[in-house]
Amino acid sequence: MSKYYPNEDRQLLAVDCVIFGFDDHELKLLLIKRNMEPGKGLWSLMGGFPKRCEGLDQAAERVLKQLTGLENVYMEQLYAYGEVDRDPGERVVSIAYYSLIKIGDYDKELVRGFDAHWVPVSEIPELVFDHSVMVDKALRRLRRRARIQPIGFELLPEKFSMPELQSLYEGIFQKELDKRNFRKKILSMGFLDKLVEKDKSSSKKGAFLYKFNPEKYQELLSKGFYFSLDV
Amino acid sequence: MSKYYPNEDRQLLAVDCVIFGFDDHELKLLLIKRNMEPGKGLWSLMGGFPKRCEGLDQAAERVLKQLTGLENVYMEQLYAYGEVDRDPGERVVSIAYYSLIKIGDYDKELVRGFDAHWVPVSEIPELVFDHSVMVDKALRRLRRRARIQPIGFELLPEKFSMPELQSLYEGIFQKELDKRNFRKKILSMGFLDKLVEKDKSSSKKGAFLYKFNPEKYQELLSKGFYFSLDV
DNA sequence: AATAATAGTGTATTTTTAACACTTAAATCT
DNA sequence: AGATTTAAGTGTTAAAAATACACTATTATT
Repeated sequence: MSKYYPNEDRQLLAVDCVIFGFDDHELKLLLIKRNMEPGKGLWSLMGGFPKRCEGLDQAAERVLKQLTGLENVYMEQLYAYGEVDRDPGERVVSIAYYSLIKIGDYDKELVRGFDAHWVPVSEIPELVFDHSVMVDKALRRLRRRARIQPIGFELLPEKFSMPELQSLYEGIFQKELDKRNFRKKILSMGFLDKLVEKDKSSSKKGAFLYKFNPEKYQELLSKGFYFSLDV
Repeated sequence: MSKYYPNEDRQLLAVDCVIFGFDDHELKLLLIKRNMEPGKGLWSLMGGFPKRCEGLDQAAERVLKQLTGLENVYMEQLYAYGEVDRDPGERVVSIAYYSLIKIGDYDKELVRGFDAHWVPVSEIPELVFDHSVMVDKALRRLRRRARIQPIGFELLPEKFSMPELQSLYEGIFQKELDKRNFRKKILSMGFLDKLVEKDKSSSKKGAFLYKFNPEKYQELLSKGFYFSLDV
């Protein structure tokens, strides 16, 4: 034991990941069937235990990579859950993270191995421990963030059409938006590059594709610009 | 050790409290001189170690009470800090909280005992470990929260005048506000009760006192009202 | 050539925000 | 008693932002 703090309790830590994706006009969550006791077989968030020599963020990234194969994706710490009895197995303090991934990028093999499934946020089953509370908080955080930061693009392919983008925000905010006002607002911000290509997968006419331009966004930020979508 | 999770590291947990007060037209922070190694004698947030049988919120409340004697005050979890080397004594994951107290309510004896001092946020000294990072995050969180929730009242006495309230928000947002627009906005929300008493401490004319009415606020919330101050 | 399906566009109205200066009340001073 | 000082209190106007709303354009399919 350490020469400082010799008399304090050492406790078990966990990280749990709320993983969001967007597909088929719906916001979805990647859930697994828990493969250990307590709670074996129940729906659960993907989680893990930070090592003594591992930062929390690092642990969360490791856990995300374990399930999806992905690195360097949007990830934010959500909240630390520390009720004494939240895990019936032992007192475990869990630090929850949420991440936004481009659905389609993840490693299908890995996901199958963990018996994981994409579930629309409108149909989330009962989850083990306090994971439902985490999901609820993650959803509310995502909605708040999406109003003030351009994080929607983390959930879309690099190239996306205006109708796709609008549909994403409608999924996040659970609200229909006016397409003229939406286009006007988002394009007036000036960080989207319009491409010459069209996406013809969902209409005969085809919709022009756009790309988020991070340099332009940074440039705007440095000039005092604030992203804001009012829904 | 437990029958579940037998092979995982148990680690040291801490809670640290960013304690805000408002006085003399300034937002202030209650800081202590750390009384143990490592970092003995340095400026620090008040902290403590959650027991195995104690929830995180509970631990934070205990720590706050230890220093201020106060209970049932506004307190919110801020963030979990988990860099491996953040505390040179040992790997410690610290969950930071921030609280808003009515300055003047705290227990002067206790505070003297801990060698604690109220420091204006504009003059915060260098702090031990990553406590400056915590303070910075707390300030930004407070500013964000104060725009969308009526938490300013937690920092004022029960009865306060309009100029006091405005001065508080100016202190939080670090920005001068127009008094006519401020009054109009805040009074139009409809959750303040105007009293017949006046506060004559800062002018000959005296300023009418107001009280925050939580019932009216709840009533408004249930009708779909959203608090919002644009600064 | 007609049809069907989604993409794309502009304007008028309402609401919200921002800017701005004088009057009022009461204690203090002469 | 009257003048002075100090902060409290009050409304209006102009600008900007948000909202509501309906038709045309493109192209694959029949």
